[in-house]
Amino acid sequence: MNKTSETQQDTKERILDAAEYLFAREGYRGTSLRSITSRAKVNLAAVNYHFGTKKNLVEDVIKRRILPLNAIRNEKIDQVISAAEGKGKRPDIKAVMAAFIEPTLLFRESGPGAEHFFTFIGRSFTDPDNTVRQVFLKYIMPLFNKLLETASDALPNHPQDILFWRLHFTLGALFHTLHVCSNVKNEFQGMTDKMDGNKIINLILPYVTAGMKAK
Amino acid sequence: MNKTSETQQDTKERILDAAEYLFAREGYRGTSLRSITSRAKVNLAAVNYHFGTKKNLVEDVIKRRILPLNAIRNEKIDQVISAAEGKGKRPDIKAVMAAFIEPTLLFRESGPGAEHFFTFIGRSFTDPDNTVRQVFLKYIMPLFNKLLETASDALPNHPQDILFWRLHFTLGALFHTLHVCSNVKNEFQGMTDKMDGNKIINLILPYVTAGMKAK
DNA sequence: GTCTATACGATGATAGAC
DNA sequence: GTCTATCATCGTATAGAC
Repeated sequence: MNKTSETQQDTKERILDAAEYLFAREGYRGTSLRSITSRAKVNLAAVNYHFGTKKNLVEDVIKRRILPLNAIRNEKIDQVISAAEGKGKRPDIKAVMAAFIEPTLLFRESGPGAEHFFTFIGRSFTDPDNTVRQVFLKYIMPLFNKLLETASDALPNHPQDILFWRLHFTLGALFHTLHVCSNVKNEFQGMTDKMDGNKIINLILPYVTAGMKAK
Repeated sequence: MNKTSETQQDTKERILDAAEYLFAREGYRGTSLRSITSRAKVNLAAVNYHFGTKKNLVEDVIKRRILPLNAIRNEKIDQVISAAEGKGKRPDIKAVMAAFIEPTLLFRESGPGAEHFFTFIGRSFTDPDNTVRQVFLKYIMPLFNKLLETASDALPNHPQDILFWRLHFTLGALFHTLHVCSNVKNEFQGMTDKMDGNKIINLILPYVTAGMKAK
């Protein structure tokens, strides 16, 4: 790899890192391209060169994390389905939920910047700007539908439209947690400073599993 | 009431209505005072006269709805506690959850503009601007603590720090729902156009009750 | 191909004249 | 209270240096 492409890679990554951090901290609209390039120590026009528009930039910020994460979550769900088929039984609903929630919460600690990504993603559903929500939905919808199908298979006596909503409640609880762990801890007494992924998994998994199964 | 005070009252209410609508639609930071006064058809300086600052304005927007709502929710919780005491039993956890959730979801349909308020509130926890979250926390914290105490009384075998988190998951599910019902319905297949309060109550209550009770 | 310097049109904040 | 002139900053675009 020559000097030029190293520099290029570095520039593009630095822009993505800075954008991710600032989108998490200030929101999509609240972040100017100038603040991004200033933080990344690159020229303003580099954004236009590498990404074209702000919308393309935020899509690449989201894609960079969510594509590998979705690959893991998909694989886990497939494992749960296969394991059940192997035993000739229905998938276990707790395992189905875990296949979605565990990779999400562990990915959060997978490297520098990943935490910022989840602060950002935890707000995506409620972002005042349609851009963020639409990009995020584009990448989460196939997974949501697969999850709904598998949950429906695990709980055959529950109507799918009820499971649809319960899966939404689960998303809400998870996203709220993702966001709140990073940002509201000082404002709530009783919220400890360091909530590691496994601790949160052990807290949320019984809750959402019981919720999905409720009569 | 003379003409002057009527007009004044009208001006103040119109500003609150416009601010509520725009905060819901565009977010706190994304809403300029100009867009508020323009929508309310009042002069820009009227905001300064009636509210002083943008922060005071948003606090009044929140107070106008949340004070009567909290009064109802508090009353309902007290009723659940009294009813249990009268029978010499512990409060029923489903009734405790209902005391919080039912007034919230029904209030959403209580009048014009209330829906906008909940779109706004559904984003309050994740708003990039601390102002909104802090004002909201100021009015929700006492209720949250009372709810935690009552839930802890209803489920004496569950450690309170676990119930603390489960209550957070419940908040997350509820806020997500409040927001999503108004805004994401067209982007999710399977989400019907009109979700009335009672329908959502019947969907969410079994879910969160089972989640709170989970072993 | 990569990156920089600079400019454009639009929008909103600010403050002073009336 | 209202209007307006001025200024800052936004996303985007382009010409040219290396």
